Amino acid sequence: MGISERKEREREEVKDLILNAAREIFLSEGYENTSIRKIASKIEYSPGTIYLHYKDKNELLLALHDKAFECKMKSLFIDVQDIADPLERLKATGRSYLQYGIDNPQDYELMFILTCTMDALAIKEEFWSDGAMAIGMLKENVKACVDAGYFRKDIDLDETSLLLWSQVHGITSLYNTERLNIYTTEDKKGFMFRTLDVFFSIITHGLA
Amino acid sequence: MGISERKEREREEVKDLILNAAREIFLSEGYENTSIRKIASKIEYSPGTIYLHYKDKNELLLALHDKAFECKMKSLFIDVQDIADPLERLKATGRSYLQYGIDNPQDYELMFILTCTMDALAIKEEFWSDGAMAIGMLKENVKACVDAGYFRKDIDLDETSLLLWSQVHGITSLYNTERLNIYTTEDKKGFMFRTLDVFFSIITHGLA
DNA sequence: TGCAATATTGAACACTGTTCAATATATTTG
DNA sequence: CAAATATATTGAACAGTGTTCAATATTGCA
Repeated sequence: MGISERKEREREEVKDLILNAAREIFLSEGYENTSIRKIASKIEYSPGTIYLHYKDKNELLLALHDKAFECKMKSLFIDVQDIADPLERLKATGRSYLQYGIDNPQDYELMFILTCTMDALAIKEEFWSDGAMAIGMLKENVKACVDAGYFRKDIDLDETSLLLWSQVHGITSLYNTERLNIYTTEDKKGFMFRTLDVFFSIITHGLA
Repeated sequence: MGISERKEREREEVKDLILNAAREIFLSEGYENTSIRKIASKIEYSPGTIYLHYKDKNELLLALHDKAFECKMKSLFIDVQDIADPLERLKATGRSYLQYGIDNPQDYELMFILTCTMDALAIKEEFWSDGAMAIGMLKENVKACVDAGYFRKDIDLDETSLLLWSQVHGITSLYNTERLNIYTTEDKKGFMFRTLDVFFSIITHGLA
């Protein structure tokens, strides 16, 4: 039964074709300007065809979200695993997160800001496993900092991970949504990284 | 010339009528579902009428943003001015900000997440004065903490204000965009406020 | 070749923001 | 008061949106 296998492969190819076209438009034109009709015309298919592979637009955006996470996970948590010192590894992860967020604002929006992705997950009754995995790795890193004596033994892993995550997310999202323009600093990016360093300096003093 | 004054007043009344209808729909149905036609039909006017008072939808949303800020400024920064101790005042402001953000997610989105408001400001070549004022007050509070000996004298006011702002903004926005669902904690709100308290405890140790 | 299964289409539906000539109302002038 | 002017308001039209579904085209198998 090689035919049904080929059919399945062809289906998957079209699905990928849609996803890649969607990603191109999404990255160059942003969330608001990514329409089903634009995607369809880019790959020379009818708009209806997209609905044969994705239930609705949110599910397609969730697929883009997954792809973004796939890339990010690799470049973010995997690459810094080489750093032996847990505190330095934690700092490197934070800086990497911020850098990724400001370099890829559209992807970042999909991963951590837009709710359409969470809506798509809720309808499928699925868990936000990508986010959970990222936070899981962060918590492991915090735990390693505790074990190495950098942080107190009685800190709460959940609270501490949220503290770290929300700090870098806060800086990243305020920058991406143009809220930092009220600061007169010429070099906004340098300003953000310096602020992040202030944060790192206070957690070593405060949590030690 | 009482007639032109009355005309001006009537114009302002219609403009307010539009704004209030827009606010009602915006608060109950959210950003995505607030359409010009819905607003128009609610006040029994034609869609075209709205464009006689607001250049486009972004300008109308900016007006909603302004209204939200007006209310927030009062309830947030003014109310806590009674607290004499600058550090306690700072903590109260942070908790108040978080509470406001989770109680008024739509308004919060308009004020600190959506870019349509910043776009509207950019076109009018205006500054984000509401944001600048809020941060100005935050910086004054930080300065008072320095003067009172809570924080070191050599800290940077810009960096420290961003540190504080992005921390509370990070927690607020992650909650509002449903990203905190990966934490198994039953009481999410308590979890956020506890995390904020961890932050306050580390800044007093670290910045002192 | 004929029949069944699958794939694809594109028109249709109910929306969206925005514009603008036509119309209605109100004010001023002769 | 009537005519002319100025202002206010309309609603159809335009180009777009997500989504559905009967009709059509393509493919696989007997």
